[in-house]
Amino acid sequence: MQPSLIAANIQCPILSQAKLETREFLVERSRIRRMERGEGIFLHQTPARSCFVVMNGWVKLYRILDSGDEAVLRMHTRGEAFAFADVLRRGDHQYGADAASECLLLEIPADALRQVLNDDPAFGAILLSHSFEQIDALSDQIEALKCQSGIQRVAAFLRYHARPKGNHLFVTLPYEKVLMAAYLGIKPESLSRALAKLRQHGVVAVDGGLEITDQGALDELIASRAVERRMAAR
Amino acid sequence: MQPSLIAANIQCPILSQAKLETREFLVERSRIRRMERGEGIFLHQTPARSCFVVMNGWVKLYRILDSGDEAVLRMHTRGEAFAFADVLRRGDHQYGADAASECLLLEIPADALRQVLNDDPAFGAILLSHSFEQIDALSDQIEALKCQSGIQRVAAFLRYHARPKGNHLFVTLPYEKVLMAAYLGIKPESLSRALAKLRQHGVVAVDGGLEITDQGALDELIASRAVERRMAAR
DNA sequence: CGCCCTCTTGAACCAGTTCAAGCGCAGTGG
DNA sequence: CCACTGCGCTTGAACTGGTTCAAGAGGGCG
Repeated sequence: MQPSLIAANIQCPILSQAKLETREFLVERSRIRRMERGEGIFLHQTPARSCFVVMNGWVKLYRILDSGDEAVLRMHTRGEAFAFADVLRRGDHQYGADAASECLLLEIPADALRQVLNDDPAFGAILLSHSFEQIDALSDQIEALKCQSGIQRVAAFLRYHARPKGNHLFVTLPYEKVLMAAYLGIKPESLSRALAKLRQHGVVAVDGGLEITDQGALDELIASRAVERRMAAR
Repeated sequence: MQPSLIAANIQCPILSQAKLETREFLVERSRIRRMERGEGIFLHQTPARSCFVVMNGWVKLYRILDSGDEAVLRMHTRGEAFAFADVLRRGDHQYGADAASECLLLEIPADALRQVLNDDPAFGAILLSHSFEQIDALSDQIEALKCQSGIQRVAAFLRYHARPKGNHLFVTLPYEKVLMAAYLGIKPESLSRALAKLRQHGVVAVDGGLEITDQGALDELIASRAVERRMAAR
C-alpha cells in the first residue's frame, strides 16, 4: 500500500473508527485524485458513483438554484467525508462538489462502500454517527442564518477558524473571500465591509491572515442582538 | 394493544419500515402523550431520555441563542420522528422541543430504542436513511435562507403546504403566523407584508386559509432573482 | 363589557445589495 | 523593462428588503 493511502486512514474519523480489515478493503478499492482549484468533482443531480474523503485542501458542496444563484451548503476539509448518503441511497447527488483549493481526495467507488456496509455491521453505526454530525453542523448553520446578522456570522466564522499564536488568536482565511461570503450567505462586498467594521472589535489584518487581539469583544459581538449593537455604537 | 397504538405504526415511516416484531416491541415499551399548545416536550442541553414520533399536531424544534432570540430549526408533524439522534448518542438534546399545537406523541424510552438497534440490524439502516432525509430537509432550508428573499421563502412555504381543491390549490396555514415567521427566518410583521404582496401574485385569502389562483405566477416568483423582481414591478 | 391575543398597518430606520469605479498585484507579451 | 490585462478585493453612493416601534383592528372569552 502506498504511504499516502495509509495517511488517509489516520486522518478520517469514518475510516479510523472502522476495523482494520474494513479500512484496508476500502482504501485498496479507492483511488487518490488530485484536483486543481475550481475543478468540478461531481454535479448536482447526476448519478452518485463514488463517495469521497478529503485528504487535503477544501471542497465546496453547493447547489445552483433556478434563479441562477449559487447556495454553498458546506465546506469540507481534511478528514471530512461527503457524498456517502447519495451513494448509499443509490440515487443522484443532492448537491454539486467543486475543489475550492488545490486538493487531494480519496475516491471510494459505490460498490466498495455498499459491500463494506453489508459485510461489517459496525460500519453502519459509524456512518450513522457521522450523519448525526452532519445534522448538527447544518443545524448550527440554520441557527446562525436565522438569528445572526452578517457581521455576527463573519465574527463567528473567524472565531471558529482561529488558532492560538503567541498570546493572541490568529486566523488564516481558509479560502477566497468570494467563497467565504457565499458560505456565510452574504455578498463579497458585505464581507469586505464586515471585516472593516471588525477592526473596531479587535480584529487586525496582519500578513497572511487576521489577528484577534480582543477575544472578549468578539464573543460579545457574536452574542449580542441588533438593538444592543446599535446602542453600543453610540 | 390499544387501537391508538396500532395507528402510530401505520403513520410513521420509521416504524412501518421496521419488521413487525421490532415495531411491536417499540410500541409496547412506549407511551402516548397528549400535549397542549405551547407545552414543553424537552429542553435544549438536557439529557435525552426518550425520543418521539408525532402522531398528530405540530412540534417545534428550536434553540435559544445567547442573544435571547429563538431559532426555529424544524417543524414536525404526523409520522415524523425527532430526538432519535440525541438518544442514540447517549448525550444531551441538541435542541428544545415544544408542542406548536395540541398534539399527540409516541414517546419511546431511550433503552427501548437502543435495545432495538442492538437486536434488529435492519433497524440501523432505517435510521440511517431517516437521518439522510433530515440532512436533505436541512440542506433545503439552508439553500432557501442563503439565496431567497423572505417573500420567496413565504411563497415556497405556501407552495409546499398547498393541496389541490377544486381547480385551484388551497393552503391551510399549519400553525400560527408568529411561528411560521420564525421558521422562515423573518419577523411576523414581514410575513404579514409578504402575504399582502402575494395577493398580486395570485394568492387570495379565503376562510380558513389561502387559495393559489395562479400557480405559474407563484412558481415564477420563487424562481426569480431580486433584479428581475424589480423589473417586473415597473 | 373589558381584556387578551393574534394579526395588520404605518413610518422611520438599518443592514445588506447593487452597480460602478478603482486599487494592487501577478502573469504575459511586446 | 514596462505596458497591458485579468483577478481578487475594497470603497463609494444609491437603493431595497426587512426590522423596529408604535398604534390599531378584529376575534374569542370570562
